[in-house]
Amino acid sequence: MKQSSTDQIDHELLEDWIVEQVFDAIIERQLPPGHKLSEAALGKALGVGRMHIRRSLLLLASRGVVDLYANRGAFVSKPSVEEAQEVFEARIEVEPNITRLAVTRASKKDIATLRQHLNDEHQAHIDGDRRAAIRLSGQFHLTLAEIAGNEILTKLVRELITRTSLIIGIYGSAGVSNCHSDDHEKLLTAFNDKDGERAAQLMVKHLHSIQQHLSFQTGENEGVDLLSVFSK
Amino acid sequence: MKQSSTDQIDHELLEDWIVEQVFDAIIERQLPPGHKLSEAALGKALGVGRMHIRRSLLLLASRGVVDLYANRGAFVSKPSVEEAQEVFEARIEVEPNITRLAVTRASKKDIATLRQHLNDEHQAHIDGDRRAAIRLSGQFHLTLAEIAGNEILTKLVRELITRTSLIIGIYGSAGVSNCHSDDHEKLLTAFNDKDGERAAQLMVKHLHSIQQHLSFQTGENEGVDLLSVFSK
DNA sequence: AAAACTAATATTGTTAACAATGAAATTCTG
DNA sequence: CAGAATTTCATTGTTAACAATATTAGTTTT
Repeated sequence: MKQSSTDQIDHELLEDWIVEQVFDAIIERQLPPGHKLSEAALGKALGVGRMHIRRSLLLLASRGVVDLYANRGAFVSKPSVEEAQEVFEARIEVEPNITRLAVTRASKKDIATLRQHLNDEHQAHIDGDRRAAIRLSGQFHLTLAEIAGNEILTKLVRELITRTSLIIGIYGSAGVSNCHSDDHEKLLTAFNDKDGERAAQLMVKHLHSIQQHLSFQTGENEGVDLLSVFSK
Repeated sequence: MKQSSTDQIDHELLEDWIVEQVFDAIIERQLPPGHKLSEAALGKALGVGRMHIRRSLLLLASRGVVDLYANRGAFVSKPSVEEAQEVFEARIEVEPNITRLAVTRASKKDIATLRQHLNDEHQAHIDGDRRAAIRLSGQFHLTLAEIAGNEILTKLVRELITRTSLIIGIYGSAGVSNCHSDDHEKLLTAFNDKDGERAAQLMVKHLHSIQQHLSFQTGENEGVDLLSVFSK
């Protein structure tokens, strides 16, 4: 079950692979905030022993993507307003610099990859493939970090976009997708011009715009709870 | 954050506590790079079951502070030159911004804390208490992050200063401590002046100066290996 | 004596059983 | 019938035994 296409040599830690799977599932909105992650179910779904699941859940918790409650288990994190603000603050502090760095280091091939990314994103919008659109818009940011070429920062961005996906799932207006692809488009032109400063500025604006399309003013997460109860 | 070193309010995850202990031991240079972390020994030292140790080692590995080898166990990470450069690059990208943020948010009490920190650091230097000096100079950066008030970034800084301690342990000249307290002193004046921009600039210079006092030119980590073997 | 092979030991990795806790269902009571 | 109490069930948490692997020590051979 685990030796599939995106899998590499399994000397890479099994736990890392599990974490990646859960991350992806969250980014694609298949695991909504608050969803219970039962050890047995996850283990069966991924074809992996319970102990591996257990250890992976700890990793996920340390990345703020899962909440652990003693004797009750693991749940996909339901970020509070404060946590959500912290995620965006961290992104705004970090991603513009990463973007500036990426511009200085982007090869022609990298820019082509970004171009392809944008095309896919555009296509997904046309096709109405919401899931793909969400995934791609998040991964655009991840690709930027990879181009910047710093593993520590890449890992951080991966955590941040995953948590952002949870945040949008809770506080996002219904129809609004993760990112406006227009913004990504502008970013790419800055890459073509090798204008790192402009790219960084654009990233700040982009993140602010995402943030502004959220509705934090409610004050009660309980409302969301009720909705999810009724949806059963 | 914690009251005492032998803290045992166990509603916080036990694994987090274990990770913190190892972090601190590494920062204080009690656990040198390459040191074997046997599960049994660690468990006995901390009075904790093997499974908790096991899970904690995974967390430490995901933070780049421990290297795991299949069927061979866990070892305190011995950062390669490339990894070391990544750590410093990440610090330079992140910490100046964190510092700028900290300046805008520092209360008088926060500044007093920093002042106290510097005094302690100075005193440790006078007393020749090398271990305390090392710990305090690292924790100065951590305190800055705490003042900035973003948990995500604080956690990142904690990871980065721990890894920096490993790097200095390998590539640092013998007598050179972690930071020049002069730099910290200047930073504090920028805090007093509420000059975030200057503080950020100072932080960049400070990190560069730490980086420049390392000797990366060797090319062979093996030389370090031999030394550590002979030291037994 | 050095190298290679083999045996012994210790450590890691995995599994399964069991205990502890929380959630759910049923029964009892007002 | 509503609500509290109790029992049942499912899930998590822990422990211990066992298997697999690497390291060490010892032995043999050249």
